[in-house]
Amino acid sequence: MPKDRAPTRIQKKNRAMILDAALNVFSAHGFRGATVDQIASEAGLSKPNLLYYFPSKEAIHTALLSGLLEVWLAPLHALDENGDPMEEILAYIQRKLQMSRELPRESRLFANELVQGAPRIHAALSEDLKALVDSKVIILTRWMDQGKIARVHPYHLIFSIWALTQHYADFDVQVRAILGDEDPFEGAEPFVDLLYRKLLTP
Amino acid sequence: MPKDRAPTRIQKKNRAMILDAALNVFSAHGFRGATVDQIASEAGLSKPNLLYYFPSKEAIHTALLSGLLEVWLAPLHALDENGDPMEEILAYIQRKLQMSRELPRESRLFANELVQGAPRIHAALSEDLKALVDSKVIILTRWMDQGKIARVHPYHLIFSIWALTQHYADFDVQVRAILGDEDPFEGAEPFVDLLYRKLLTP
DNA sequence: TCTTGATTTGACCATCTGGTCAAACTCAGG
DNA sequence: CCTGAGTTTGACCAGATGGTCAAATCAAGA
Repeated sequence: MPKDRAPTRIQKKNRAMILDAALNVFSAHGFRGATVDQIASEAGLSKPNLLYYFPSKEAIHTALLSGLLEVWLAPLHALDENGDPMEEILAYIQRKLQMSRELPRESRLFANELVQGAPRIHAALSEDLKALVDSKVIILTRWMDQGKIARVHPYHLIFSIWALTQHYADFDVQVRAILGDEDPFEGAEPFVDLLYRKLLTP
Repeated sequence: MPKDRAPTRIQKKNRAMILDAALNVFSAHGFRGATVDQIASEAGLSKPNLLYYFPSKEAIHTALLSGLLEVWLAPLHALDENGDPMEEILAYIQRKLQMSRELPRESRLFANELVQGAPRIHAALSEDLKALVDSKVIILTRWMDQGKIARVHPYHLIFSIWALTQHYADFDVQVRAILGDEDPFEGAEPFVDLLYRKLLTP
């Protein structure tokens, strides 16, 4: 195991390669379905070498998830209480949709974890995520009180945004099986924009 | 392996117990994450005994999926071109939501399979499912042409219904981590009803 | 160049897992 | 109560998998 001094050039490079390879493998096969050998070979390392940088498969997975949670929640974090309500929400939705498009592996990593009961990130959900959502729900509720947007159940509003946008990353195969060659996001963007505009217009 | 005569009383009972146990285990852990021993013990059988009824783990999974696909698509199948457009669509949504509530294991079984690229049901998606969706899209499009419902991208309309309703089953842990004790479906039902009423009112 | 810590690896291990098999047990019909 | 088909199981196997370790190799500063 590398000492915990300042990481060397090689340590930085290899840790990064491992995490990227792990993201590929975990997002495609889930935690149980991923093998250390697979991650190692995708990272261009031997298995013992990989385990020189991370003590276990579990440790890689944990490092990945906790490193990406921040990225994952950033779009919601950026929802600004001082902006125009409708535009803020629509912009949030566009950011989420763009993440599904550009970071589908990250989306599926979380989807895999959640659909199996989130055994490894349950704490983060009911602490960090809940706190963030609660704080934004306060803002949404105020906007509704002020008549800036229509009154709807604010928690379900957020759930619906997650569901709609992440669907395109998580269930990509299904969407593509039905749409054929058409780019899913081409139609998705105007669709969700219209949907939330109609829902939230007072 | 049981002969393929008429199944005996014991065969019927054990096959059913195995499929129910397999649904529990596969939906909670995915194909790779499930073990034959786990399914066997949940079904109250020894592993060799279980493999007397199904030739392999794969066979159990296939039997489950193909047996449930029909159930899973039934709500969309029931969308009636002769009914009132708005009521038909809202009823379809309620049926889907009810399935998430009453058959969450089934939902997660498919979610697990899809999120990992649907390696075992890809054919069913691009054949049966696509054909069904295409046929219903024709009906939706006609309703839009007739001005009975607002014009939106019909495929994305269907995707959005799947996303919104299945979210409550597939990502149940996340929803509950945020809502606490509140029953998710209590708020979800009026929320989605309002959402699609606003979206589809011409 | 030499030294020392960082890095890499081949060989190995224990456990888990899907699956097999022959022997034993159960049970309904004659 | 026999008998033969249907059912169940303990013991076992081969391959996969997570992880270890001592020895070998490399790299950078003195």
